[in-house]
Amino acid sequence: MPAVTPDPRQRAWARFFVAQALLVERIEAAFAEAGLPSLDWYDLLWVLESAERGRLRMAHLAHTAVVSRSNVTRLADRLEKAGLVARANCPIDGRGTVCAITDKGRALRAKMWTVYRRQIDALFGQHLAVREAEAMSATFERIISSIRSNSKEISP
Amino acid sequence: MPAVTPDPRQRAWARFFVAQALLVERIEAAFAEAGLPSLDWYDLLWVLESAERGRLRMAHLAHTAVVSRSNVTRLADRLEKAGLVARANCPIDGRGTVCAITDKGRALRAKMWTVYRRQIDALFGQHLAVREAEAMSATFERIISSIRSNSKEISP
DNA sequence: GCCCTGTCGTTGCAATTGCAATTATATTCA
DNA sequence: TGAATATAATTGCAATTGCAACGACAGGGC
Repeated sequence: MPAVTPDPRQRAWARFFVAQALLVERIEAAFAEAGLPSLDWYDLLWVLESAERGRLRMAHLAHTAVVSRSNVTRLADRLEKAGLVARANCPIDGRGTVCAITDKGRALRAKMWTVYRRQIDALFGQHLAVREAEAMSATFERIISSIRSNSKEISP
Repeated sequence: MPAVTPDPRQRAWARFFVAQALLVERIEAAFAEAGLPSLDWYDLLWVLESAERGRLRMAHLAHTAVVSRSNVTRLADRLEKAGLVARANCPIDGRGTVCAITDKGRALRAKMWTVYRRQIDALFGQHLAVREAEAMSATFERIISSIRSNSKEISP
């Protein structure tokens, strides 16, 4: 991304970044066209549904879904108003709130997945060999755990 | 991202998606910590600087930077107020506006790049072999052109 | 017990974004 | 030519977001 980038890794980042923006744009358009909510909602519902008993503390939800604390509060407000999740006080920590997906939330997520899956396959999966997909999963997994384990900053 | 995803391509998408969110979060934090503007600004400046004569029509800028029309207008407003770009009427189309990067804009982009590059290398490049980076560039390039060719082109 | 510090989730407010007009100009074609 | 239509960029408005504060509670040290 500088004047000229001969570095293959920096080129990879640049492509990665643009591809992500285009893919998300398309996926959001597909959801909207189907009269479904946004990817944000899907992600929260999916994180909850994957969690044990379909429930998670707010901070854990925010962390897993890679959303800010205040944002997850507002997102949960909207999901709750739509009957897709329910909040309850945490029994073991008076400060805490537990957010749980409802049956309605599970149903909506499943419905969204049919649309989402089609987009992923057509726009992304289509262009990957299985071996390549496996390599990518491993690489991104390394990146994710590297970032997550380094709660601290990298050298300035 | 469904109940269980044995499909390696869907897994790759899921990792891709989370990795992107974490990486952007970290990069934004690094810019903020250095007292620099956001990634949005960098991207617009970079797209302009890469363009011939450092200038582009608004619609072309929006398309290349993967930003909505109205958003690129507001972004350009802020960049212009900061003296980083300048707008002028398009000589060959009375409806058009040409947006050009200024010297100050080039200087800021270069400064941001030093921070950006360090983050890309440490958080992303670090985890990729050169061959893998090259494969990724090619794959994402296919995805990008596939998506772009499916929608209307931009007139020069 | 009581203070002190740290964390949890939320909220106020300002900034940003998306969507649907709006204005101005270009293009098409009868 | 001129009416009809299409496109470029912007704007109004409502919705969403980030940041800094806030109140409520937990946990450690005394």
